[in-house]
Amino acid sequence: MLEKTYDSASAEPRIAALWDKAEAFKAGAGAKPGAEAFSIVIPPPNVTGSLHMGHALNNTLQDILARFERMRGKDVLWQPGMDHAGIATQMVVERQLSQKGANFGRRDMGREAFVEKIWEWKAESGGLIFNQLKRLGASCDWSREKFTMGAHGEAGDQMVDAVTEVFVQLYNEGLIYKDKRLVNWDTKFETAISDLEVENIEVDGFMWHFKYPLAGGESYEYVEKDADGNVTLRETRHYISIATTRPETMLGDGAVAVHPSDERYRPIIGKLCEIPVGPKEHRRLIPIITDEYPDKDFGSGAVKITGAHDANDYGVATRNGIPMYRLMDTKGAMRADGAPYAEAASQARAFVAVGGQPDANAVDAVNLVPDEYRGLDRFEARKRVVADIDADGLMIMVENKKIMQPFGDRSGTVIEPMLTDQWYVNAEELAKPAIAAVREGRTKLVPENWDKTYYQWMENIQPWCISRQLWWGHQIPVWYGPDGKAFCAENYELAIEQAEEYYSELNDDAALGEAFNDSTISQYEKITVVAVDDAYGSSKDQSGRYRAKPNSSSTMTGIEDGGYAEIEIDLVRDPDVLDTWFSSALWPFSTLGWPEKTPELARYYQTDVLVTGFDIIFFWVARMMMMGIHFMKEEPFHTVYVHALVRDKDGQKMSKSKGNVIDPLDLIDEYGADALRFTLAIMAAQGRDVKLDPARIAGYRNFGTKLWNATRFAEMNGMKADPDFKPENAKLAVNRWILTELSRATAEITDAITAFRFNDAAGAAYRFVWNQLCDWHLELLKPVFMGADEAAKAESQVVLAHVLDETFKLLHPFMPFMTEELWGVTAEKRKTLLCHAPWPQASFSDPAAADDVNWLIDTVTAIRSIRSEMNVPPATQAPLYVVGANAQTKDRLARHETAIKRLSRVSEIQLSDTAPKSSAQFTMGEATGCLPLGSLIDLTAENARLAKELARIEGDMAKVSGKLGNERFVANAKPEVVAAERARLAELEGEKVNVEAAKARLAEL
RNA sequence: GGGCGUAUAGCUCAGCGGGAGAGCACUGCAUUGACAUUGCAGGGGUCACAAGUUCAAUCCUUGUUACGCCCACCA
Repeated sequence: MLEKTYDSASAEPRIAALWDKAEAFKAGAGAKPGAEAFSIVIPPPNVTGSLHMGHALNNTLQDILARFERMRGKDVLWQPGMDHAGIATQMVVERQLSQKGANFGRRDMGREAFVEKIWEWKAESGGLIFNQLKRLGASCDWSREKFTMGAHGEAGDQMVDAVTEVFVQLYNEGLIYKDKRLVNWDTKFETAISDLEVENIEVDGFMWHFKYPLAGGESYEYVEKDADGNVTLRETRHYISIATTRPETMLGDGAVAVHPSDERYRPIIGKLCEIPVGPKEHRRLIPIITDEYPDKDFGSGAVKITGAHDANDYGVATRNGIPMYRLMDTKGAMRADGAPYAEAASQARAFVAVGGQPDANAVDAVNLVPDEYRGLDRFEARKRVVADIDADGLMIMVENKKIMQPFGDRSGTVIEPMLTDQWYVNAEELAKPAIAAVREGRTKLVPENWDKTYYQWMENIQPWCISRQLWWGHQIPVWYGPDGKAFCAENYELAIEQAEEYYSELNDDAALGEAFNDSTISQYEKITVVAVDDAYGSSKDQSGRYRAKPNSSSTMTGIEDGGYAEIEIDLVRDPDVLDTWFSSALWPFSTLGWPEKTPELARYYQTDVLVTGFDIIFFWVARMMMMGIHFMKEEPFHTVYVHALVRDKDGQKMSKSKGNVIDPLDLIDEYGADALRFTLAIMAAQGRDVKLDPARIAGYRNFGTKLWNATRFAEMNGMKADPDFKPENAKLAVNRWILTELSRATAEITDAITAFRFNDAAGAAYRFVWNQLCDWHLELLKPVFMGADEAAKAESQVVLAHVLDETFKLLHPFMPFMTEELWGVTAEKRKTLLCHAPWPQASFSDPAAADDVNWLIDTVTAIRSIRSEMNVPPATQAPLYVVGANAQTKDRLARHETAIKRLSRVSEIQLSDTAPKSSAQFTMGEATGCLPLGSLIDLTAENARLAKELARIEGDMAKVSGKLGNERFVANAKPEVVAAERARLAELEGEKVNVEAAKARLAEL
């Protein structure tokens, strides 16, 4: 016998162990021979992560699909795994190390030791989330767990091979390349990040207006006109007015630009002006140029151009050959290295004098930062610059201004646009087939309104910056020769081969000389300074020079012609690692064994559905589409189901800072995993965020208890599973009715899950169990079980067992633990676990039985309603008189007599020609039911009740007959609609007659 | 600036071209037998506003208002 309530805390671990032992979720477990494959890859949680509400929703939905398809007999693979999450993980481990003391920074440790520490940490505490997912009931094939960084220490690890293979192939195809561009630089983590990792947030800022004096004290006539061409200002100026929100970048200005049609500045175009910062004797002069970029109507119409620190300026500088000066170091402090200030100034003069191109190599080598600003943090420098200019009297004004400021999504620091060398993927090229795949329906987004978002982003996609100056990640498989020449290969040996081939073919003496110089040692050191500087995390050796550790060396022979009998080539590996999302992009095929041609790859790729939140559509979904199509020649998934965010009950995004985070594990502890899952499923309506109120979870926990107790009731009444049971063989109307309802619910749930309408599926299950099975079927069976009809009793015991079994199955995807538990305890010897039981078929329907029982339900409800409104004490029994019953009603009354008596507390049922005195009356189809309540009846109340009823009927009739009286309605509406309205009118008329008769009878009393 | 979305009961939300729904909350009644994590009954809505399409609009179209999100962005 079942306990009175279900104890999730003790049952869940037991059930989980059962599944574990049976290896119930291994790919293909429980599948029929020759079954169709069904595969899902999990969005790999961060190795640092712990289960949050988003994971709970995401994995609940995946698990519903996995369990559903498994029960439908498919060969299901739900592929689990974790993401190494470059920045996030490195950050966590660094933070932990820093708590140990000052000497535990990653730099103190060195790269190798630090990375080893991360692996150690991963082994100890990483992957916590897997246990949490198991607590949620996730039916992944845990034996296939993958990690985007592969297994530590294994040479030739396949997950690493996949990344290398992809990089090398894309490199050879020209789709990966190195470029010097403006990148988003995170000054906290000292790495480049991609556009997607930047959040633009509006903040309060200032816009300063400064005077840039014309060189040599020159002046011009400044004329400002209004829209009609009337002069509104005319004065002689010695300066040009420049507005900026970032004064500290003035030090790196390369020019001032105005729009070519801007007449105000025509006299001074091509002249020089002075940047009003730095030692007076050394102020740098920059040219005034024209470009389409400046907006005449914004500010003064003149823009300072700082190509190395602003994305728009970068474009202007590139177009016009303006030099770009990188002002800051990797931490965002003003550079403290480089050439003296005067040298930069003269270089700038030279540039202008010859009207020539900037010397690209000189760009980084020159330091334009005057002594007083060196080493200052950029924001400190800003204050100083402003103060200095103000002190010189060159500040015109300062305005308060809302500015959009870029922040790193992980670091929270202000992102600095920085001119650096990075690796890029040509995303534009890869996006083309990925766009076509969705446009041509090979991959469907659900709900489909995400299509537009996808297209919009994909069609405007920018080069994807994939290199990161971190230590935790896949190191880029590129090695540099002594002259900086890049060799991209699967490993060092292959890179060396490439290098040998390259250098041996380079038999031009001069070229070779340039590559190696006379002394390979000195050249090597020189090159490593360029390739590996402090920013990239190499360690300084004791002599203070920068050194990189060569992986190994190779001796090359055979180029004696060049005069070098033997040259030693040391290749230095690119120290950067790849963006985390690079390896995640390969997830649908790397987890299946690619680049090997494994059977799993053949069987489970293309995956069926990806379940994910909209927040990673760009980060992840789009990239998987690109990589999957490029390398597998087939889209990675048939369907992408995009779910919403989980918010708190007030619609706020959950965040630690707001303190409104709900921990799913707490909810599982309190209510059980099933309750949480069911709540998430029933609230997961497409296209709307899930606002989670713990009160709802309690409600759905109660739902589980309801089912539990329904089973308990069945147990008490001798439920009996009959393997040969067929719904068609049931005789009792109540049984045929519940079997019909079961079938209807089965169809509804099946259709809804298939269409990813999880809320509809859960809702249908809820209504079936609570409102049909418990509220009515069990209540209607009570008289049967208490009665003397042994055949009816026996049938009901079998039907009940069957209905419950099917219900367990229908609910299993949503509430796997409790249903598995109930399945296990309700029969002596189950051949299979519930999770491998066949999904119910919706094959039975008996409309006549449905009508019959629905009539009974209506009758009971009507009587209860009257009793309640008349305040009849529950203990009081009253007889029921039925007036004007036809043959069918008489039959029904006879068959359901016991049920009616019991459920509506009626003492006896009598057919009658007239209504007895002092009775409340209600409609029973063509007949009228009368409850002679004698002194209990409140004539006034009953009269009012009937009047209200009549008003409702008449109101409805007016509406319906209005419609039917409208010729155009009859002519234009669909025939079945017209017919339905006619039938409804007839029904209402019948009711009206009954109610009027009842009123009349009441009046006679 | 571009795109997406939302507005239905006190709250959280389904629904959607032909009779306004659920859960929670609220009110009344019920406590020996599946279940108080319960049962029965009930109150509560100009379906944001306006115009249009239609025989018919909560639903479709357009506009307005309010709120939310994503992308881009003027120094």
